[in-house]
Amino acid sequence: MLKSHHCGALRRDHVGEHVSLAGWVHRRRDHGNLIFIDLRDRFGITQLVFNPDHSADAHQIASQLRNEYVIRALGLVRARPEGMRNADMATGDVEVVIDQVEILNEAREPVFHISRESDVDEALRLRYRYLDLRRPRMQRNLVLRHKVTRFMREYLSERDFLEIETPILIKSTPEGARDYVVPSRLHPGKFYALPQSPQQLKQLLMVSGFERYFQIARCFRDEDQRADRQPEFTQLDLEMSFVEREDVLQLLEGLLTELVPAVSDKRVLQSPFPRFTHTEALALYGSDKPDIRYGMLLTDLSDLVADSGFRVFQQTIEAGGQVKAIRAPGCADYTRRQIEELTELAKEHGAQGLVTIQMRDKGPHSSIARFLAEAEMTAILERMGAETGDLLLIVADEAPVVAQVLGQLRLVMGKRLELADDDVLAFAWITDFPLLEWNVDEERFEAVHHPFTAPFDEDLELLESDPGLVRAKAYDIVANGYEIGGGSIRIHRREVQSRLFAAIGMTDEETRAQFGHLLEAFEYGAPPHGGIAAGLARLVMLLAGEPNIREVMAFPKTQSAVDLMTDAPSPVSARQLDELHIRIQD
RNA sequence: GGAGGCGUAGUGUAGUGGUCUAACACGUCGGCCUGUCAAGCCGAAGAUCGCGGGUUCGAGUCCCGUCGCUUCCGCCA
Repeated sequence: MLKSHHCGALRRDHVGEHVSLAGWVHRRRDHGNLIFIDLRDRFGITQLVFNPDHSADAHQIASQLRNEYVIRALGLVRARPEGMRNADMATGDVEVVIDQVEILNEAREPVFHISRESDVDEALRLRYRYLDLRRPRMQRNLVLRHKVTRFMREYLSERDFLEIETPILIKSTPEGARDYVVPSRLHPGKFYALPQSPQQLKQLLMVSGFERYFQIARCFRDEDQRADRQPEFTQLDLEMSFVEREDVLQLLEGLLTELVPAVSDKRVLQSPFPRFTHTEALALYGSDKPDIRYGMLLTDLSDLVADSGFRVFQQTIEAGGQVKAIRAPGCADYTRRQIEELTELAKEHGAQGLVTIQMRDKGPHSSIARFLAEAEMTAILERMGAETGDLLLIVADEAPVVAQVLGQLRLVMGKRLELADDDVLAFAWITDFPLLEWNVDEERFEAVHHPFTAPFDEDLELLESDPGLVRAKAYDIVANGYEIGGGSIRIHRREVQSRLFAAIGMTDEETRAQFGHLLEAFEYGAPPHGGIAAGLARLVMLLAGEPNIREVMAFPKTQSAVDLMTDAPSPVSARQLDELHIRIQD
């Protein structure tokens, strides 16, 4: 080893020891004669002192040191003089007087500050990611990520789970996201796909009798990016045999409840986690991934305004729609312009308009006040619990539009009013999703979750008669408004699986070609099984308090799925294309 | 595919039609400096204002296009 200690190690106890340290020059303070170097490695920073009276040679070399040079230094640990200790540094009680120093490697001037937590253009950070990763933020986040995966591995291993790797080159399937495909050299015109998740493989492992499987699994989906979505991402993927929904929920709930305090300063809002059916979540929060750190729930006013003098309300309800509202405390003084902005937002999300009631000192103020009977207004205010200073936002439309619009307005107002506690992780389960939904474009039903999800036993008969009403044994785990994971109890009987494929309009021939291996496996004694997959980076992002997933990934891609550091994707040679039997069309 | 935001020395910003011959901080380079820790003081270098076109007597500033990054919608079984 080139170092006897790391740069975060030395304390008062080490005074008098001769040590060797190695790392990067974090900062230098050159007084001409006396030179101080803050030496950094992964573990911390230690102050080196170069005094020409102590070692003229070392001092001479030190005067040539620049930021980010890699050096090794040997010297004596000394207590810092009284009054010169640095309480902000872990090693601030001591310093190392250097008698010998060696430059292991010089460094060009970094393109941005390593030693300052200043914001830097993200494209530049990604272009020079190896430098960005030296900075405290990324070091901290990747250490956290390691702690999370380590905790998961230990927690699951202790509970008889086996970590089993599944292939990255697999068969493309038609359902779901767009596949990343890989051409085959040995089989002209044929392609592998990268897994969107190891879904079928882990189910086959259950057929194999492993009973409890998990994997920190890399997944790939060729869809457009978001702050919480990358083209390749990591899931904690797990599957269990001979279980019911409750077993899976309790396992993951236990894992997360213990994980959070073990790796972070965050607090779990509530455990056991609250549960909402899909219908309840949409009704209360206007979202299937609600942020339950604060209230501002959607309140139904439909019954109060069914005969309203405001014809829009009346007509909406006659047509089977809803009138619902949220209450934003302290926003009664919004200007016409601010109200206009909210209205625009509502329209962007599909609303025809937005009705507001401003609870001013003189009384409620609303553009539709003159259409409402006094009793009607009173009833609305009472149900909303409206107080002076509040702003009520009311939307009238079909139920899905109301949920979408008020759900978004709730998020916007919650953010403005800073209602969410940043130190809290508010997990919740969303259950009882519909199994199938009608795809208007393709004029067929398709799986909401995936086609291996088991229907409710009591809904089985509806699979042929009224597929849209079948409920699924599926569940999502959400936290702070993000979908952290999802899973289900699977279909394990061939007959049910065939009926499901029929319900989503797949012919026997298609079924055999795409999923024959799975259906066949089910004929050899498949146990009842189910599982869940959780997005690792989304979870770490929340634990780290970061605004996007890239901050917890070592080498993320841009929104356009480009790696700015390596410049992938890039062209390949004509020879490579030839071998792969591929011709590029312009 | 669509909508919004951003793009000015190495980095972060200021500059909203006229001494902008582009400013400030940090960084860099040089000088001075034996107790600093965002060291200090003095000095210097460093910018075709993302790129292309247009309007104008005059464009970093206004308009159009384009590229890059980003947020959102669509998409994400």
